[in-house]
Amino acid sequence: MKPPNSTRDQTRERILDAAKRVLAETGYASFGVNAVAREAGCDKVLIYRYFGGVEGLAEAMGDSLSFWLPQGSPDASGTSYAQSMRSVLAGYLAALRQTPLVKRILSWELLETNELTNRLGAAKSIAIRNWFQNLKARTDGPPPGIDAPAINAILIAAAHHLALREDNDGAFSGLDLRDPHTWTRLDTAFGQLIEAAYQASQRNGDS
Amino acid sequence: MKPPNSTRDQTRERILDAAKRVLAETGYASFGVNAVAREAGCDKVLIYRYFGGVEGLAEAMGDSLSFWLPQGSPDASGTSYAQSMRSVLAGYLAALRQTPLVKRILSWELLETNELTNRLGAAKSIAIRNWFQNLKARTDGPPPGIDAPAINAILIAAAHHLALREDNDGAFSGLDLRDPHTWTRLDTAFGQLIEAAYQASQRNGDS
DNA sequence: ACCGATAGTCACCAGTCGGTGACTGTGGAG
DNA sequence: CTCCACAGTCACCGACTGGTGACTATCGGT
Repeated sequence: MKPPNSTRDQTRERILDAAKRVLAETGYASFGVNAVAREAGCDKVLIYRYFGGVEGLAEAMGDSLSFWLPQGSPDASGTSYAQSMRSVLAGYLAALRQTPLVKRILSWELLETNELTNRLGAAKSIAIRNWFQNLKARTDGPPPGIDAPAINAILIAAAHHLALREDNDGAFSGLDLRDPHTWTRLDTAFGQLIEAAYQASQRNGDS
Repeated sequence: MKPPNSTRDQTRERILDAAKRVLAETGYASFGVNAVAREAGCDKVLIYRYFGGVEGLAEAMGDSLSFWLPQGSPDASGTSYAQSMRSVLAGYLAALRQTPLVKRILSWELLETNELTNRLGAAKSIAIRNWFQNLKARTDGPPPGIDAPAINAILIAAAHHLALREDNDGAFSGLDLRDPHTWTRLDTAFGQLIEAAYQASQRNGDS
């Protein structure tokens, strides 16, 4: 009946879930063979046997993280690039804020560069790229004469940083990131920035 | 001749310098009593004696960090709020990029909240506040009808995140942050965002 | 029934961490 | 000279880390 590797796959999955749990809840600092094995309730030698160590575990986590962010892409067909970008960024920020595992990985790769962060960061990069490329394909593209990649990078960087700062003391640049009202303010501010930047280019035309 | 605490102050300063060096170069992960003592070339027990531990060391670092960022405030008197904010943010980003210690502290407090990050973060907050308040005092203030704190928080957050990402693999949102040309693109993009946002409010007036 | 492969556990290793007590050496005050 | 306060060193402790080898137990194939 059962394939001979049933229990193996079971404990593999248990270790994988425990790894995500440890990274999301406890943090990257205590992310290691001992902590994951403790959380999974098994011996750490199984991590070496099944994943070849902690970097293999990270690689397996990245493989199972294609469905990282909830796929709540709003329908952006027919709207302008600015409106599409606005809704996409708002959705991305909301999804990011409620996904602690992704936030942990974002912050982790922010200040350490090793085999683990490289593997996780690559998987996360693909997920983010998919998120934004889905929406870019539905519009006519950015208006000409403006450096859309640079502007979008700034906006995405801001979203990342604000989402990461929410988990800490919550105070940033005089704003209280733990107050829900602050996030509505930030949402409208993001929208104003996007529309102002992209509509201004339409009006001015640039040289 | 020499005051009796001359050697004491000397080694105190040596430990303090070593602490900054360890944090800036090696990173927060290896920031501890052993690493600092090793870098300073003295015994770690002196850190306990002179600073009362590593949190006292962090407090002393914060005290000596009032001059963190280079004070290169450009003259912004007479210009518009948008132009002033543009030059201030550009200067802030440039200063941040070439100050690895501040970047380390920024990233550190981004994902750990403990006594050390609280002390260092408080000192850093004051430095940043001074940086921006200097410039705000020289203009007529933001145009009405626009949420300047939210927009500025977004811009500052983006500057932080991009400066932090530069030290890692350098790839962010399709941009190569290790290419100097990318940063000129980002500078102009920042400027376009700022001027578009604040000039649009002047034109539209808002409700 | 036997035997080998495999899952899983236990004990141990070396290294590092933060932290503490005991020690040596030196220089100044009486 | 004596004595004490002080800078600085050394050795140790317990706890934790990543990593490995030896062990038991269970299950499938012959």
